[in-house]
Amino acid sequence: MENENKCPVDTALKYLGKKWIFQIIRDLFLGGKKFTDFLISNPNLSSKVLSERLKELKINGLIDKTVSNTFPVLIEYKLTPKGKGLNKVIYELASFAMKNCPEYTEQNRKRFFEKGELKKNLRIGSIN
Amino acid sequence: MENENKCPVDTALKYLGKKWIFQIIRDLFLGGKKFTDFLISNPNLSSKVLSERLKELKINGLIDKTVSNTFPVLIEYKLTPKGKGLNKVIYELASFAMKNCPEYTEQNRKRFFEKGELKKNLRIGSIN
DNA sequence: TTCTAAAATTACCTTTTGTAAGTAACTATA
DNA sequence: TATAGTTACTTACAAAAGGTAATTTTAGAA
Repeated sequence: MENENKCPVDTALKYLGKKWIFQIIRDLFLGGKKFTDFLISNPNLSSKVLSERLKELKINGLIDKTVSNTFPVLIEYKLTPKGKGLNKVIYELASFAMKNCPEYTEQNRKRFFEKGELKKNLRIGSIN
Repeated sequence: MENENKCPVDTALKYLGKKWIFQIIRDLFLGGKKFTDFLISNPNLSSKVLSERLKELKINGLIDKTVSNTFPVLIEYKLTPKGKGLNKVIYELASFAMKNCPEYTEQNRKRFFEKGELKKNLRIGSIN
């Protein structure tokens, strides 16, 4: 129990602090994904790092991996219930950006915070 | 407007994605902090990286820096309103850890989610 | 057996982060 | 005036993490 007295923010970051983790989880909130899906939706993510992250996420119980015996073999990654527990973290990250980052306009903000907008967009909160 | 069509999670991580950023901001939610305060509360954070992060956070408008002409010179870092906009992100990170990470017990969870517990603790959600 | 397609790994290189020592600006004390 | 002390950084160097491109693995198909 060496971490019992640590701030839970530190504990969360122990599992989530590496590069690409949040983007991988964000992608998984839109449904099961295969290896190349992540590479397509994250142009600067390499297969080397993706492979490492998927392994870590599986070990930490945030994702599941299923292998089908089709051709070509389909390997699908999905969030576990524990992984789905990150929905609010992901939403608040998006929300922070929409409210505070110069990349977005008033119009963007309005659309984002309209009810249902979150689910209508393929990527969480994306602006088309 | 090259980022107008990007997912706001990516945009948020553009400003928040580097190591130690969340810990620095978490510390600042407890009030103004000076340089060494961060080093004390984060034992593995080096002055080199801290200096870099504080500079970036200032450039991005998340923190303010004030210099007093006392002895010894006191330099204080504070969250801007924009920086304070991260309160929910930080809370949800802590909440995720308390609910899902093996570091915490049922007793920890109960105390964390009791009303007011968040503010009573010096570090957000810390267990003593 | 050879081909195909997706997943994953490897060797090599670049960037980021860590370590330990040093500098700058200023005051207090001798 | 000299020296030691305090805080906030900065620097040179080493280690770790991440990026790139090519290669290998896997498993069914032809």
